[in-house]
Amino acid sequence: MSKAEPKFRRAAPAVRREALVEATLRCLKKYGHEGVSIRRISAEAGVSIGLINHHFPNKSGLIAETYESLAHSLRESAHEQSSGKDATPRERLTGFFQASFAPTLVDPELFNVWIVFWSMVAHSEEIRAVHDRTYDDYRAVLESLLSELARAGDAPKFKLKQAAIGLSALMDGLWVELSLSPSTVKPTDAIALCEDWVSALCAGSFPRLLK
Amino acid sequence: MSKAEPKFRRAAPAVRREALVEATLRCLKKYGHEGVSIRRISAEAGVSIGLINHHFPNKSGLIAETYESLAHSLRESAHEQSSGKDATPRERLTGFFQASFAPTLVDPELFNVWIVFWSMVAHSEEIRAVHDRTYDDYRAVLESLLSELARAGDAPKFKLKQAAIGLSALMDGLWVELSLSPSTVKPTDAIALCEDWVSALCAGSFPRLLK
DNA sequence: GTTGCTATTGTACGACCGCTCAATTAGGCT
DNA sequence: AGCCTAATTGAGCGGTCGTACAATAGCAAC
Repeated sequence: MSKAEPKFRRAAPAVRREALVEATLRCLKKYGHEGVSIRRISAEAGVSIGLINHHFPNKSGLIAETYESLAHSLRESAHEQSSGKDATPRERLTGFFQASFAPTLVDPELFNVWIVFWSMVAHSEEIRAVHDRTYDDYRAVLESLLSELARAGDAPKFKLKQAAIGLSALMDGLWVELSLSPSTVKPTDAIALCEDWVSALCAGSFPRLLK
Repeated sequence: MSKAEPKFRRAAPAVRREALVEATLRCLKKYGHEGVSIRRISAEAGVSIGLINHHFPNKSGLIAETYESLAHSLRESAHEQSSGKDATPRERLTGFFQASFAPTLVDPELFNVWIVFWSMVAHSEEIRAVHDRTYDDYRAVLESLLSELARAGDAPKFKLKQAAIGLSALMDGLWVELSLSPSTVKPTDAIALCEDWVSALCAGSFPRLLK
């Protein structure tokens, strides 16, 4: 007999943690709420039941880190699509809309993941903290894009924060409808509605948003 | 000894079913996902564990009926706020917005209930059916309000269905943000953003929505 | 080759889950 | 007053859950 395969391989904590986070994400996509169990995630990651509680304080800790990780990577991907070097502010917004409603992001599986996070905001302090930070960052990206628009003189002066709230709400709502009723709402509709919203902003047609 | 108190009271099936639906709603509000268990709902309703499966085929049947019931009562209350007899179409919409963002409806507890429903759409056929019907009805109310606007000559001709999708997305998104980040977004902001959206529609400032 | 550290395993525990079903009993009807 | 229907009960079944923890073993340092 040659030397046997080791029963398991050790990994640096950081590496293992990331692997567990990725397994958690896959489980959330596949099963939604029902899939978020220590047993399922361990199986998905190919490790034993006990390992999760070695690397994370408890289940919500793992979920919170997964939330953070997903939010970060989504923000990255949408942000880089809206940062063409020699693009006008308007074009950047268009890039942002197209990235946000691309098939990879309107994936209904991804919606179910988000729903799990949202449902935990009210009941877990850690998740709420991640949500608050994440949402602030998201709105900051929008504020930045919209402020360029104003600075370039494409739009009359408007209340920046309110506008960002409105646009992010419109996008969120469209994303929800796309995910829940894909047969009624199409990504191109969503993009058109966002573009129109920006057009109206540029035209100064939102009276309560002007200042 | 005088005659003993009966151990339980019988009720007509319809009455009992409604009581169970109401207990389910209370549990959903209090505990969200974690609270939706046969045991908790029975306790909340003051009946035994077995009774739910006597009146409902299974757990999702009960949840689906709760969804239907809540959606119906919300639609009723928002609809009656927007049907002033001698109100202009614009005033009806204002009433609709104010009713939709009144404190009773932006209650974070109510959001958690809705989140549970949404999370089940992907995994339960019955829930999906209720969702589809409910969402169609909701959009139909908006379409009706918007079409009055066009008929009254307050707005140029526009794609009715697309407009309803856009407005409902904006309202949904604002409702989500109000529920998840109540410190950042206020009901008055939400109402103002909806009013502005209608203003822009009337001004013909949504180019892709015109026809 | 041996040692030491610790990542990893897997059993065990107590709790709760949805659902079934035989036994019980409330309450209207005759 | 007695009967009958069916609303109601609650123990029980086979599962899954999160977490604790003692035992194991990979692997780097010496």
